[in-house]
Amino acid sequence: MHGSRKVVNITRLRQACRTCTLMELCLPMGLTSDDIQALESIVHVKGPLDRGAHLYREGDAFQAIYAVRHGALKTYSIDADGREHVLGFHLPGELLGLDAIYPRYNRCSSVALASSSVCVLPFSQLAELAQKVAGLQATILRLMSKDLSMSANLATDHTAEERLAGFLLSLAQRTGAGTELQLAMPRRDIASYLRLATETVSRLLARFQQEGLLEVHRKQVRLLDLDGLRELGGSFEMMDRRRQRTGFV
Amino acid sequence: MHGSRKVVNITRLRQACRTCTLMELCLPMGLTSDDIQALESIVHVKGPLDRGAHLYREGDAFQAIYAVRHGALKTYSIDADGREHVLGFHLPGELLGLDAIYPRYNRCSSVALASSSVCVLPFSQLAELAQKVAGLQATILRLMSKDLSMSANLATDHTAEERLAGFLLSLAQRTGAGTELQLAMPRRDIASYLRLATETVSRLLARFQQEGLLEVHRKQVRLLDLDGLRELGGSFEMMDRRRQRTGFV
DNA sequence: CGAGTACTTGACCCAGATCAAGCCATGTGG
DNA sequence: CCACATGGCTTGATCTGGGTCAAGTACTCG
Repeated sequence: MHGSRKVVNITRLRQACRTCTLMELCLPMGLTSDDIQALESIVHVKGPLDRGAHLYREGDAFQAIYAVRHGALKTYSIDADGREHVLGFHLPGELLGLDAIYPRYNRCSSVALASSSVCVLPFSQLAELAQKVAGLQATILRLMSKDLSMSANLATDHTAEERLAGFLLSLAQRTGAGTELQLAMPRRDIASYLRLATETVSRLLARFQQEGLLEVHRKQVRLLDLDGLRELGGSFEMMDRRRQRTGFV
Repeated sequence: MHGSRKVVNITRLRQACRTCTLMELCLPMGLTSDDIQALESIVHVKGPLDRGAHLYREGDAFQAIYAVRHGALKTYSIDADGREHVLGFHLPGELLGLDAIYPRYNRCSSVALASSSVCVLPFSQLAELAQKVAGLQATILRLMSKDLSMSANLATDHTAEERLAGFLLSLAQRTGAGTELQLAMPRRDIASYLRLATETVSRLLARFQQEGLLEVHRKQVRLLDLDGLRELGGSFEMMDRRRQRTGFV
């Protein structure tokens, strides 16, 4: 290792990088600028992906994990009866493809919900780099652990009301756009993700609105009563109130 | 690095280690014997834990992850209404505590379902060692990825029948005891894990027996018609037909 | 052998699914 | 610029898988 060992502040670096193609959004925090350069050398941008374009498909050999730069993607799988199950939504700053490490091929497909771009992180090179850079290894482990908690949380038993309220709060947190949400996904996908019928999502949104918890018009949602929603979605809400991006963004 | 670089075969090593206290069960595969010694130096055994004894509790500071040596444990959390949700069962050779890496404290509790012992893997030392030993880093990443897939799978939408059939198949696979299962957990825990009522589990087991799919008497289950069960539990069944232990065991 | 706990079985009920119209935004071709 | 098609969304009516409640039954462990 040579050169600067100064640890880079994430927001400052993002500002400084406004001009560079690769790292404008995809940068790990807590790394030295040397390390970041090394990371930059293995990463490349893919996109823009049009709405409906696939990033990868079920069965593809596992090559890379991805960090969303902008837009939104969903991951889904098709079961034996041909029905789609939405497994997750991926917003700017979030990783996807981690579940393919173990089986070495993708167990689900990933498609853009809106025009999107991603950072491609070739896994073998990433793992090699993480071997040298302790902060990078730590970041990857923490992000995988986070996904693990979120997934376990979703797997637990809650009412439709709790799941939807929790989902909206989680979205608000993850987009960081305050109480003004622009849903990237159709009702059908929200329903599938939450294990509900489309109609139930629709009805619950109508009811939440009637109860003054939020205002909804198509994909526009304004959360009016966060505490009220928390009371409903309480245990379903995500763990970190304070904002915490992946570090790859 | 000095000394032997020979990669150790897991079964041979387990045989060879019958006598040593620490590594009898907890050994990572694909490592050199040097690396294994390094790992051994940071690991220690905890147990036996009596049935009902806690390994850790919700809120405990995150210190270590654990590999089950023998017995069985469950992880669970208590929701806002005081109800227990079983998050997972952990059999010999499996890891637990991975979900605590991100928040740095345990988000769930872990309790022994039967007399059990575990390997304690202090996380900071483990991470440090994984920094030096590529095979160890790779193993950890793969195991976390595996948990991610399993959890995502459980989170999807299936009937009670599908979930129970899948669960039984998954248990049979994980215990590696063929078609003869000895359930370590009470019905109530199976039900909670699968998001069902205890009565539903009981009724379904009765029905499966009636249909000739299995024989059940209390905690003894003998799977009679694996293909029939697979047909029911199909997409819910775990990914790896062929046996694949953690590598820590 | 008695008390407690786990399990089973039956009767009933309800949250949310399914079925069935209609509605509303966007795009498309005339 | 307007019909009108298309697909997403809403709303109502009805149905049902699995939950809940209520007894029993059978292990298990002092």
